[in-house]
Amino acid sequence: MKVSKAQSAENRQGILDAASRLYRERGLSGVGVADITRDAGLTHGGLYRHFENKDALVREACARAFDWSMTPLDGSGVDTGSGPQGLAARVAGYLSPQHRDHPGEGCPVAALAVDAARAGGDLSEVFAQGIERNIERFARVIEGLEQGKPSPEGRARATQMLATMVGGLVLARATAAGRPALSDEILATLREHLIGPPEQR
Amino acid sequence: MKVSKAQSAENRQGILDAASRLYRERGLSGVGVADITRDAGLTHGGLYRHFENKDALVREACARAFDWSMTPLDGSGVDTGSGPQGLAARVAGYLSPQHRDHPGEGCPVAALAVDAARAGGDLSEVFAQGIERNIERFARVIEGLEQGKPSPEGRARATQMLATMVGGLVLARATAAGRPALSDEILATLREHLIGPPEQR
DNA sequence: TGTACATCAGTGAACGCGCGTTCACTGATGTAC
DNA sequence: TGTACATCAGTGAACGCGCGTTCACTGATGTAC
Repeated sequence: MKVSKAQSAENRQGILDAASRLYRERGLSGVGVADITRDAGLTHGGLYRHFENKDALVREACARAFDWSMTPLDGSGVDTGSGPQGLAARVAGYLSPQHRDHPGEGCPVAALAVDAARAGGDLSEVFAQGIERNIERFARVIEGLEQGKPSPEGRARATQMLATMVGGLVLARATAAGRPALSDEILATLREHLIGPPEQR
Repeated sequence: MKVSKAQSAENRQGILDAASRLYRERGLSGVGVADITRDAGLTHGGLYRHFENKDALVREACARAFDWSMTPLDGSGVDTGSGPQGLAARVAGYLSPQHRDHPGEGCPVAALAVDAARAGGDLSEVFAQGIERNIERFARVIEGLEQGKPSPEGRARATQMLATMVGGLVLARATAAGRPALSDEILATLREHLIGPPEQR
C-alpha cells in the first residue's frame, strides 16, 4: 500500500535512526538491512525506495550519527553549555561507564571509525569530514570562541584530547567484559588526566 | 594425505600467522576461514583438525598478535632498546604513516579492539590480558624499570600515552583515504605532543 | 632392520543458513478533469 | 466538490552468493611386531 509523503519521510528518518544506532552497537557488518527495517517497523523490500543500496544507507546513517554527536560534542547526551566547566562535563560524560556501555547512542568515531577505515572510499570522506568538524568545534570550546577559526595551538590541544578520549573509550570497551576493574580504571585515569580530580568539577 | 608432525605444527603456525595478519587488515568479520587457509597454502577443510571453530581460531590469532606486539611494544617492528630514547622511537614508530598504512603487521588494539568489544566473552579476556600486559610493560619502560611492578603514577602515565596512541592511530586511519592531509596532521600533532619536536630525537 | 597396518592431517564436495538485492504485486495517495 | 485513475511506498517471495561447518575419502606417517 502506498503511504502519504509525510509518512514516507517519517519512515525514512526511522530507518536512519535505527541504522545509526544498530551500526554503532554491532558494527557495519554485524547488522543486516532486514534488522534495520524491522527495527523501524517496516519490511526489507521497501528500503530500496529510499536508498540505492546498503553502502548508501551506511553513509547516511554515519553522517547522521555525526550530526547527533555534534550537539553535545561527544554523543553522551549531556549538553551543559560552553566554557571550561562545560568542557569538563563533556569529557567526563564521554569517559563515563554510561557512554562505554551504550555505544548505540554514543560517539560514532569510537564505535565505527575502524570499520570506516577498512571500508575506505566514500565512507572515509564522511568520517574525515565529521572528525575535522569535531576537532574544530572542540578547539573552539577549548579557546572559548563562539565562532571563527581556532588557533593552531587550540587545534593541536583538541586533537590530543580527542585522540585520548577515543582511544580511552576503545580500551575501556575492549576490556569491559573481560576485566571490568581494568576498564573502570582506564576511564578514571583518563578523566583525571584530562580534567583533574573529581572535587575540582 | 597425512603429513609429518613437524609439517603439521608448521601448518598450524602458518594458519595463525595468516589469520593474525588478515584479521588485523580486514577485521574479524571481513575474513573467511577459506581466505586464511588459502593464504597459508592449505584448503579450508583441514582447519578443524587444528581449531575447534572460527571463534577458537580468532582467539588464538589475537593472542598471537599481542605476543608479536609485545616485542617492540607497539607492533611497528622497530626495537631500539629501553629508556627514554627507545620510548621516543617506539612512539614515533607507532604514530607513523608506515604503521597507519600496514595494520596487518601492526598493533592489535588499534586494529581489532572494537571488534573484540562487540564479540565480548572469551575474546574480551584475551584483549583485557593483552592490554593489561602492555600497560604494565609500557609503564616499566617509562620508569626505566627492568622488572617489578611499576608505580601507580607510571601506570597512569602509560595508560594516558597508550590511549592517545591508539586513538590517534584510529583517527589517522579513518581519515587517511578521505583527507590524507588531516590524517598526517593528526599523526604529527600527537608525535609532537607525546615526544616533543623531531630535532629533539 | 623390514613389513604390515592403524592413524590422522589434509582434500574438496556438499550442507544449511543468512545475507543483499530484485520484482510482481497491493492499495492508499494525490492529481487531472 | 466529486470522480476516475496514475503513481509509487511498502510487502514478501524468490534469487544468487558466500559463509562456517561436516564428512567420506586419500595416502603418507609412524608404530607394533
